[in-house]
Amino acid sequence: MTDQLSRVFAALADPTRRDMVARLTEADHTVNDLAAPYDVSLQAVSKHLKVLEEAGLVSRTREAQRRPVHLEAEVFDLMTKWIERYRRRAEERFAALDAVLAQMQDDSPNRDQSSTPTTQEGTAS
Amino acid sequence: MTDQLSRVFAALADPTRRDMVARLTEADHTVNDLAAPYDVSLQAVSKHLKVLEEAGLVSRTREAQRRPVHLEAEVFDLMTKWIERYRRRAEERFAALDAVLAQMQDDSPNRDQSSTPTTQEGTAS
DNA sequence: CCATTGTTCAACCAAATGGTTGACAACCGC
DNA sequence: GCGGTTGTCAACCATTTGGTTGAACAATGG
Repeated sequence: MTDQLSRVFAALADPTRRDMVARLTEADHTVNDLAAPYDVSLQAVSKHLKVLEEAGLVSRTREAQRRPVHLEAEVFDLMTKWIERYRRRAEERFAALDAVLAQMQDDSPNRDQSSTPTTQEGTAS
Repeated sequence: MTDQLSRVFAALADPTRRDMVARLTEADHTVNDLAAPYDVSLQAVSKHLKVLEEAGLVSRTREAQRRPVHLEAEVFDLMTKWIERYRRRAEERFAALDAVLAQMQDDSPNRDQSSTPTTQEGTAS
């Protein structure tokens, strides 16, 4: 799980972290600030932030003793690109399937649903 | 990690599983078929499929001895909705920040970047 | 300069994850 | 029915994850 896309997905797989990200879309927050709503130790929140930071989802600067956490929203694009790419391919395929089904109604009642397992590639991540 | 959104994100946090999903956008595949490109046991692939299935990303039917795996692309929407929702909020906020900065140039050189930590909601997952 | 505030580091623990091997269930073809 | 295919289940193992507590570190404000 070493590439960034994996880290981003993994980071958002946790509800607490997702909630933190959600709150950070409204405003930057300090760690204490962020930790307040959750029933876990401050240290646990600190760990969550580390995960988010390593995924590139947040950055931290320094401001007096505080360590304001800032959302880096561009990383969302990484996911969106991946998702949209494959969603589109899936949709195209369904469209093609619909076309085939439509043609099967026109043609003679042929029956061969061997699902054409010819595809063999591996482009992802 | 009990809600579906968490399960979907977690499922896609693994590059092998992401690759499987990618290939399934082109066509349905049997388990053996899916396992072929990877250097892991068939059982490991079976486990990955279980994860994808529990996330609602794939479904399996039965066809003789084979167990064709089919992508359920609608689940992508779950993620897209979440991502777009918060991306939009983040963008609005940056727009607002830009406006503030623009006004600060017009006004007297006021300095108060207290990051307004008033937000306190918890809408996520 | 030192007490306070804010945050992280270290060590530890239980549970989950991703992998293995071995057994076996279901089904087709013969 | 027997043997080959196809896939899952079970038990096991190492690593990671998410949490804990206690101590340490970093800057600020008196």
